[in-house]
Amino acid sequence: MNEHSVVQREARRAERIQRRRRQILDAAARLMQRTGYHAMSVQQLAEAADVSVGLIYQYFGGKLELLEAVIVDILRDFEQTLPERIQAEESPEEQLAGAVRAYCEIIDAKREAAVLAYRESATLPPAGLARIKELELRTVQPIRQIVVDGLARGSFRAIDPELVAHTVLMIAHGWALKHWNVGARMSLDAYVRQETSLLLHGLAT
Amino acid sequence: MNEHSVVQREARRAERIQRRRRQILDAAARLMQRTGYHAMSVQQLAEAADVSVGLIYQYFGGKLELLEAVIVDILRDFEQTLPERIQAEESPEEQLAGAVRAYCEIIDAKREAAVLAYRESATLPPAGLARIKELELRTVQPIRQIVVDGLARGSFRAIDPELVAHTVLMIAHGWALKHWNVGARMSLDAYVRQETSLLLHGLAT
Amino acid sequence: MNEHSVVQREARRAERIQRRRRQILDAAARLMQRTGYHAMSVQQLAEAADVSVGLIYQYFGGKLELLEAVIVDILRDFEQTLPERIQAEESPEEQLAGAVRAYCEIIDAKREAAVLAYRESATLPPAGLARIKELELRTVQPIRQIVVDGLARGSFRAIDPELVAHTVLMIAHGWALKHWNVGARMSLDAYVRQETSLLLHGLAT
Amino acid sequence: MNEHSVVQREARRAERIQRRRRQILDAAARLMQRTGYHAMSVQQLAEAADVSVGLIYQYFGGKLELLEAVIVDILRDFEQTLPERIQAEESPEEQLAGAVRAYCEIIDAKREAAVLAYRESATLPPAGLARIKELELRTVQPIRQIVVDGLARGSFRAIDPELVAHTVLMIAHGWALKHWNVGARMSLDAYVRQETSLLLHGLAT
DNA sequence: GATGAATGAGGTTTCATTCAT
DNA sequence: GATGAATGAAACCTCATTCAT
Repeated sequence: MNEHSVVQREARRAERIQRRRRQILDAAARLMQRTGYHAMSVQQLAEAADVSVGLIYQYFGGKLELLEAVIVDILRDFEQTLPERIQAEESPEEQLAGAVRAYCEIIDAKREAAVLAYRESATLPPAGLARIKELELRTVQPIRQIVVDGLARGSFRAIDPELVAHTVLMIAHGWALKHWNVGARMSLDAYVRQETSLLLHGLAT
Repeated sequence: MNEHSVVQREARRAERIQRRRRQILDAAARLMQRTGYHAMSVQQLAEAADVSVGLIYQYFGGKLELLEAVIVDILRDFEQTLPERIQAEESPEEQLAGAVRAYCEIIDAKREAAVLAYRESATLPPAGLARIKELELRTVQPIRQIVVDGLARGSFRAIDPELVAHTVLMIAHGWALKHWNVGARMSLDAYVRQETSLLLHGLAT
Repeated sequence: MNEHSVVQREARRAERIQRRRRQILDAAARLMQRTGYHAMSVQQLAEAADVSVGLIYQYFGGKLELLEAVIVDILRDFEQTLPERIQAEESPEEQLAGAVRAYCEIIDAKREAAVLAYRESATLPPAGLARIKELELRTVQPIRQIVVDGLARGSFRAIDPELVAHTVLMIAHGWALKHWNVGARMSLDAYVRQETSLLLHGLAT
Repeated sequence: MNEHSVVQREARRAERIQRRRRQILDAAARLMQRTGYHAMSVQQLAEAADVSVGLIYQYFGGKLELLEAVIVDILRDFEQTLPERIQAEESPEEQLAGAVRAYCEIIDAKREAAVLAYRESATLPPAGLARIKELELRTVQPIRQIVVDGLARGSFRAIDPELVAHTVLMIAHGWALKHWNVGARMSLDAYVRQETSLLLHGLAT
């Protein structure tokens, strides 16, 4: 038995599994964003993903597990993209302003996905919901850290960093959740500038 | 035929219809808040409301119409309760602080209902969704007005009143949407005080 | 409110439920006997019973529950018919001979049903299986009693009545289980006469 | 081309085929006895037999053919083991007693298998069922022969040998079919002794 | 010779809605 | 005005079988 080829075959297998999961996951996200979790039938998904119904059940335990995978996929993307856009060398104010902009832009790029996470999280079983919450907490950690650092350097007046992190979260999510209203009244840039101004003035010593 | 009694009979009929609708609506709101729209079956609702399945269809056109009625009922309550708690004689700052507190307290009292409106609005057909949006816009009008007045009186620095109204809305809704996090870290009073402080500093000239 | 009519309505309701259950049960027994439990689809059953699929689920919890009901129905019939045919005034030998004949004739009349109970009992969940076993034990009690009485009166030589009851059971069931063989070689009457002769000689003092 | 090696290769091939069939058959028998034919999936079987799903279809035509092979395997074992334990030099009574004991012990050693044959035979297509029946007839031939010989030697009173063979069969099968009852009340030895006593007294001149 | 990914028909079950009473 | 038995379309999911590798 050739050990090299076994390793190689395993690698190919893992890669094929990833490709299939991605294929299904992307179609599922698309459908769910358009019509919601309940309105998407597995039959429909199979057609949209161009696979058979049975195959979906080989890669995911069931429809609910699929929902969880979709939401986790979305939130993981947010969690990974946000830190990349925070620059260490800047002042706390600049960092916070940058984080608000980054978060809003990230959300704006996947508005429907962000809204989906809101709509359907409650559909998940407790274990899945817990994972989602954990993921969201991790996502806003960098923002919380900026505030903690800013407080230490005396850049901000005394305030609970947790609350600021929550507020920034709601600024970003608010853009997605109320896009039908604010999105119709102003550009993303205007939104970010004004919310940032409000927040930084609010935090100023 | 006695005209008086006809009127009287009509009144009684209208009242009975109202009572029945209320009976069904309350049970529906309770069930939907607990399990979501899709997980609630009409059979279940009939049992919870202590009426027959058929009767539900005499008072509501179908399950979707029932969902709309529930959400409208919730939002109408918000819309009507908020203005009652804004005092005309106060300063704009005091008015805004009061409005934030009032809105948060109102939402807190019906947290599950507020979350339901988020979860299930997208399930509605476009016409229903439009009514919901219109209702929410009306709800935040008083807040927008406070800002407009405050700007006129020079109490606040130049800022889009619409954006402030949106921000206050997200402060209140954020308490419900992220209650699993902020609700676990602080009291409603602490939340309101800190968010108000942040907002008023942010608006201060 | 008329109490009389309420009672009457309840009675009619109970009667209608019984009729429906019977209608479904009979069709299910027919199909299962022909093709077995697994080969019978609920769709098929609905057609055979001339009801909708949904209605089956209003009267029975599921397909398995239906299987249990069918088997219980069969065994209950055996349990109730057998005692009717045992005459108290006869001698123990005559009673036993009569019981063997009666049991074989009862089984012969519902051979397919008896075989079904064998085939599909193991498909039942433990609780259902336990009920089936209990029912069968009750069925052979009269036979065991005949032996106990015969022993007391010195009609039979010393032998475990339980074993005799089991043996009689296997004589009767054997007619159904191996009907493809014994049924092809002899009449029911010949079978009963010979098995009875063998048994009574075996028990003789 | 070397003829010797061709023969040798053929032999090795046949042996490998036998080994594979056995490997699959044993796993199938185990699974079917535990859960029944329908509850066993081919995927499950592949895992239990430690082969791929595809291989099963190279050695057996399908799931039904596999069932037939399992049952035939069981019955063939009975058919072959029983004659080995009948001693020619004994008296007909001793031979019959020995045969009852042998049959019961053989069945007892593979009780689950014996029950499986009952449960699932009807699942087979007519051709398979016929083979099963033929096999069972062959199995009880030795017993029938003992009775024929005993009748010729005047050891037994006039009785249909076919019926006696059937009765012995039911004694042995009865131990497996009703093991939940008789197995709980007495040992195999006690069962055999009593049934034998009953039978021999019944046959005595 | 052996694998296991892929298929899709067919299974059981639920539930919004209707309508005769 | 009120009931709830009845319907049946449509959902999710399983699994025997195939076939490219």
